[in-house]
Amino acid sequence: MVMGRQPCCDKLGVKKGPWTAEEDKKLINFIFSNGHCCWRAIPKLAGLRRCGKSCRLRWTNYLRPDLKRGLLTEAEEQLVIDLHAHLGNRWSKIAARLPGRTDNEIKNHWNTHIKKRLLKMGIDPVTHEPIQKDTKAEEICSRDDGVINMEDNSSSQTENSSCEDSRLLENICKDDTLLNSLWMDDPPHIDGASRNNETPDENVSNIRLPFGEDNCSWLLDCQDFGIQDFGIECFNDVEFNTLTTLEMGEGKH
DNA sequence: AATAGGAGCAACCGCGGAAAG
DNA sequence: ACTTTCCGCGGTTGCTCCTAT
Repeated sequence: MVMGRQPCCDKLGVKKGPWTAEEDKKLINFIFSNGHCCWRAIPKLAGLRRCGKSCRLRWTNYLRPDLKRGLLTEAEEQLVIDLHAHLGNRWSKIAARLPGRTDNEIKNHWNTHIKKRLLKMGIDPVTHEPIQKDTKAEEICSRDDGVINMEDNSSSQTENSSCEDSRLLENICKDDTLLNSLWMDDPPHIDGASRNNETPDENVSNIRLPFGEDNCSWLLDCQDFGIQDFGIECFNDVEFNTLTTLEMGEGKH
């Protein structure tokens, strides 16, 4: 008798690299029908030559119906910065405060955008303290003005769309109770609606997703979904759109 | 027009904690 | 109580696209 759980997925014949539209379709089909109770079993059952881990990653980071995608708004960026100041590199915790955003997405955005911007502003992205003059970072900042301009421009482009979010963020900051709860181990969820002081049930149904033009159209049908709960029954209404979109070859891979 | 370098992002890797047996 | 595996997380890699030369 073998101790512990059953053997892990065999690494032999497991495919790596970018996912194809066909693979996406298989995974979505399976999860629509069966949910994702056991990632290890999914590849075999769904007819995928992938590791269960890879399936989970693909689902959580790309295929989940509630994902926003697109650039983070200014308000979201500011929230990430504030959360990072208190939580550090705990991306999953940070992502939990931004509905529709994944830890991977936030991590990438931090490393490629926010970190640089903080450096330009003379703020240490690790400590969130002002950088002392004559430090290396300061020298780098003063030399590279081009990037500042680019980021300033991109900021102005999202100004209108994030205006409402900014007000919501202000409300969070004003609310000491809410803010304090953010830093606790298991605080109440902060999402788009709770910033409006709505009830949790309303939160779920009123989340507005500012989709960009490259977002999947089928995601629009998922705005009414609960963020945490992906019961199988939830997918019935969107399955058609999802598969249609995939068949149109929207998948990048 | 060609190409080198940089930026952005999807995906993989390895680790630690939790859970199953 | 212990071993083995799963799951989730954070760090890292590598591919693709864009831009400057």
